[in-house]
Amino acid sequence: MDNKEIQTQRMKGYFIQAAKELIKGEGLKSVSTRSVAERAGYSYATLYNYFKDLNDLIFECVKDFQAECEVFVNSKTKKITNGKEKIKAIISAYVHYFIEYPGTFELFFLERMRGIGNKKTTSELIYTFLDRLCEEQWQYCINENIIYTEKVQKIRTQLRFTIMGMLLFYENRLQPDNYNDFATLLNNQIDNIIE
Amino acid sequence: MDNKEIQTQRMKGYFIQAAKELIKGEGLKSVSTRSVAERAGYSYATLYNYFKDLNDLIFECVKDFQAECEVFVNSKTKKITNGKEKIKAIISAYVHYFIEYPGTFELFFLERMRGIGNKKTTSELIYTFLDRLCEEQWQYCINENIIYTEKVQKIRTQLRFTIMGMLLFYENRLQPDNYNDFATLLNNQIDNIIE
DNA sequence: CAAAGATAATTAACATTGTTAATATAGCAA
DNA sequence: TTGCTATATTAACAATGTTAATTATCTTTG
Repeated sequence: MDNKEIQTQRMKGYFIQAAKELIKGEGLKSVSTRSVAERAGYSYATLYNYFKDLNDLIFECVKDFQAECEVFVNSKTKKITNGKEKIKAIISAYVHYFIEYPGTFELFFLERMRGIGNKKTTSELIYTFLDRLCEEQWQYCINENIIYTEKVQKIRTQLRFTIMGMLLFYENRLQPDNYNDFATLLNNQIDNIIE
Repeated sequence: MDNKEIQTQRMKGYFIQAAKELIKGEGLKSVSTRSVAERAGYSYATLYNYFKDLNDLIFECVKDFQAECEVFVNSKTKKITNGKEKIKAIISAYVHYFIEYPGTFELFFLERMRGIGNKKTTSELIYTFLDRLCEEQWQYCINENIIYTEKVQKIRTQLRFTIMGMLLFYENRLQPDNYNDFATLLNNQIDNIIE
């Protein structure tokens, strides 16, 4: 039964890997039972031996993408000195990950979560992701007396929603309608909130 | 040919009305060529004589819903005296419209706009909607020297994204996971931004 | 090792959807 | 009445999610 578990996880992994590639490459709309299964090297019905339904499979990708995004953010911000500037850089990298892979943006924020299985935990994972990426730096700011503890909480909440709103308008409604305007607006907003 | 135009508009109106009812009642997912046409009293193929595709029809509902939302907001805020408090009330009513009719939220912010027909103008209509609802009151605040002109612009931008982010997390990711928490968080955020 | 039983994978099938082509119908001009 | 044009409908197709029926594969045991 231990072997069984290993094999099951391996099989799930094949489908998840295939789904991730499709999401990053072609976007969420290209993910279907058939397309995933074909890429994984199995029949579309086999998928249902390992996942409740397609939605279930799709949301299993969230953790993987978060890990990937975290690596991306770290690689882009490693050299920056601790404090506000690093936080700004982290946020910037976070946003750019979703812009580079719009499919992950759709998955994280747009795709409807049907079913109540791990809905709660997954949505919480998404909700708190940016906060977690910055956690260490906020602690640094508090410890170094750069910002008051209470103010930090305010800023974090403010950031969570602002970044989300900007991303949504840019990715889904093309507002602002070009990348440069978006980037400068983003920097302005971050600066305004963090000061 | 004037008659022709009237008739065409009337036909489009039947389909639009049907789509609107479905969106408000059952949500966007329940809107299909078949369901709309049945409700309008025509065959599903007839729809294609009046709209490029289903997406086209769906986005023609945006203007109607905005008008409806504006009426809703006005009726809820008519009695409030001009100034900051009225702006807060307008925003609150705006948010509550989308919470009362989640289908309209999906349409305005989540639904993918395929095709480039009136994409730009429609997305701009959506992007600027909250701003337009508050326009008169911001003018009032400026004229009465309640807030500096430059600060108003900052606040409006900030509000646009924050409200959007909150709505997205609440409607799509159930964060916060109950209405009361959401409502108080919303008020906090609005107060923080407007002061 | 071979047969039986369990497990997993595949094919077939169904219902739903968006969309288009072929067909029918209605309105109207001559 | 008879054509012609505009409009509406039915038929059909391809893609999709999902389930049931059928095979293939693996495991266990005699």
